Amino acid sequence: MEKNVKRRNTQQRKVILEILRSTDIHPTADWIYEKARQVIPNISLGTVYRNLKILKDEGLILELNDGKQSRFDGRVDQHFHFKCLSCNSIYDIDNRKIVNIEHNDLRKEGYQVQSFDVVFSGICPKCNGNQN
Amino acid sequence: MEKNVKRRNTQQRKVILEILRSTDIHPTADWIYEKARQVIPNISLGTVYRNLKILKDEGLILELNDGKQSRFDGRVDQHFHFKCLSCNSIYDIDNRKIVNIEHNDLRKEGYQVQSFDVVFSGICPKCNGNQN
DNA sequence: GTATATGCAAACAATTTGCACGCCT
DNA sequence: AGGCGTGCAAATTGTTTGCATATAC
Repeated sequence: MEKNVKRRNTQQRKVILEILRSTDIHPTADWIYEKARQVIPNISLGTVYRNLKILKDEGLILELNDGKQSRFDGRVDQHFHFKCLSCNSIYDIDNRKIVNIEHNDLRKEGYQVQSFDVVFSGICPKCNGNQN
Repeated sequence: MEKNVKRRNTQQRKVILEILRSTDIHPTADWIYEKARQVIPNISLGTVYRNLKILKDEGLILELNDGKQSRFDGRVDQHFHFKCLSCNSIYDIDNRKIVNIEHNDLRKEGYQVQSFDVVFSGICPKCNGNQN
């Protein structure tokens, strides 16, 4: 993928970004593809992948790793994630008070920290209630 | 993969675990395969994958997501990771003081936290020094 | 007009799986 | 002896890519 190219604001890219910003389920490329087809019936999966990569490069979305699949996040402000080991849902965790990270020590050791993510694993409220 | 089966302690499984415990580079399945072949020349890649899954299920190793590939970690005590965006190395981050996570609030909201990982991204000391 | 983006299908790479045989316990 | 584990190769899955055409600017 070329850098420093003049990007066009295509229908496809706009729709994909809208879809991502309208959900908090951290969908896969395939889920986004199905949603996008409801708006642009002949959009291709390849186009979805290409645009997700571009949007990520532009810092408009995040890519999360979930086993072998990627999942995408339309929120790019600082927040964390909770992964349910039972239903595999990913939840956003907003409460900043939960996490306090002081990475001055890392900088002193020569690490240049650009970002960080905290991923909690366990059982989500829904599955917990269902005794799953 | 069957649960509750009586596991055998095979040469292959022992060697794979030894390899993982002897390095801190968080290798891929393929790297482990090449190392294992030096000990068991006719070991197969499928066997490496199968054993990595078993070892993970038994809680003896961790699986880390690195884009589309998995990488494995022979350390299972609490520690964090730093991913270099330049050379793609993953480093262990030990200093507990850097991270302070208080997830009582999550428990109150119904989340049952079993574990968590913190992944820092940025430039590692080596790449930093090399101006990469 | 021109270069970027698209749809399509084929290619790719990482991982998984079916099967017959091998080897722990 | 019995069943879990293995090697091998084929299958599967998620993602990427080449190419001719379409479209944003």
